[in-house]
Amino acid sequence: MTAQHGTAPGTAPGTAHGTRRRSEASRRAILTAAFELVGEVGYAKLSIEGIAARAGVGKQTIYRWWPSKGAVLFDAFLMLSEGPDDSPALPDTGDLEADLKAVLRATVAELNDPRYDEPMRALNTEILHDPALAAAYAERLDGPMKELKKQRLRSAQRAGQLSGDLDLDVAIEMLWGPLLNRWLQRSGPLTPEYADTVVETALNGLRPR
Amino acid sequence: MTAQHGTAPGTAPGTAHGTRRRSEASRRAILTAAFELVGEVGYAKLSIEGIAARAGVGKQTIYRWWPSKGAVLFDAFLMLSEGPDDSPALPDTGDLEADLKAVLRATVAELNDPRYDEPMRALNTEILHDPALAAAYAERLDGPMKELKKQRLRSAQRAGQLSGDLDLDVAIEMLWGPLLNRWLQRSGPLTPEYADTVVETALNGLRPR
DNA sequence: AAAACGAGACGAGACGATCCGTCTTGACAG
DNA sequence: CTGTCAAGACGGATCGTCTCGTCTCGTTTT
Repeated sequence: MTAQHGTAPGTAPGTAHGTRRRSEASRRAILTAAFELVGEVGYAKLSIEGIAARAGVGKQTIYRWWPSKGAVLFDAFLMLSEGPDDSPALPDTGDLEADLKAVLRATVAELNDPRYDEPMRALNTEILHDPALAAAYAERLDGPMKELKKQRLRSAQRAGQLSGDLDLDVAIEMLWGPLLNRWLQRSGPLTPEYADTVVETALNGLRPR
Repeated sequence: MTAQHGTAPGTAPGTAHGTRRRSEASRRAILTAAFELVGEVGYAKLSIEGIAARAGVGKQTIYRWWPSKGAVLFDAFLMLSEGPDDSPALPDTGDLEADLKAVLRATVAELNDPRYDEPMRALNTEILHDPALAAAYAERLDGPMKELKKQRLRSAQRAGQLSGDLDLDVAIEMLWGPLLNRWLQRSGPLTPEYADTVVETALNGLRPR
């Protein structure tokens, strides 16, 4: 039931024999309000009180079910990502370089989308300071996406387009790491052309060929 | 002078004709207190009041000279990095791979040092949400280090160990991006071995050779 | 089957605590 | 004089806890 990300299950809310009903309406209202609010007022001014007011909910209803502001934010992302069927496998046309460029350009577009920029920055902030939340993120949000990337790379490996003894985790971080870093630290323009250059450079290596 | 990072210079504190003396002792006490406190209580509980109390300083003295908590933190780092002579150029033994491994391993060690972990996470948090601070960081802290890295890579390029048409900014981000990301998001163990693998993979490229 | 009971969750908001950023005071220094 | 300093009072915002009275239901009793 939701992330909770740090608490032991105990008597999981949903099993006991007595009575207990969790309001699904309130849950959705809270997560929606949290996501919208962080986009409007920014991370620094995001408050539990504000979320409760916007959601038309008592503060206790938030404190009862989530251990921290970060956990609420996390569940809000989880709700979004579970909406549509979003595991349609990465493109695999046989042309690895083109496929990677397409995917990285999509990542760039998403990072540049003002609708997601603030919320994602907020989530990253919480992850930055909460190892438990970081673990939940790695497992529930980043993990599935990473698996898709690995599949595409494995396919390329089978086709002989990638070195056979490649560590796929490292490969993924070499492709996406530069993008993420540029976005987080704003260390340079995050353009589709940059994505292309990263792909080309990563594939060919820094050494002359 | 300090960073100020967003304000126009105006009458820079130090030039006016009347009288004005800024207490250097207070300045150092504030920056030291900020750095120590964030390491002790963490970023979430770091407060201006706490910094002032620890530094034995009035709150107004902080508000007078710094526009935000992030700017204080930034100047604290600036003070540290300006202490010793820390631009001794990167090692250049002629063996690019070994030199890069040594430097990346040093980066890993620094990121893993609990003395710097919390403060650096705090600084990154502020950078994440403050473009002006991000620009100051890029210029004053990251910039000089990046220039050293570029020099080493240029030397390698001259020696024919790196592709001639390489974008050095991209090369640097491909080497350090994975490390930074792993540290920020805690997406995996940050070990010296990982640094080695990144160097090897980046140099050789993902494609088979 | 219908009525009564009881366990929780719910919205609302009062509460003391903390920290915000501003403002005032009186001492001190150029 | 003028501007900085340490100290701290001030009103406002938000924190997390706690207490209300209401509600929704599963269980039990009739």
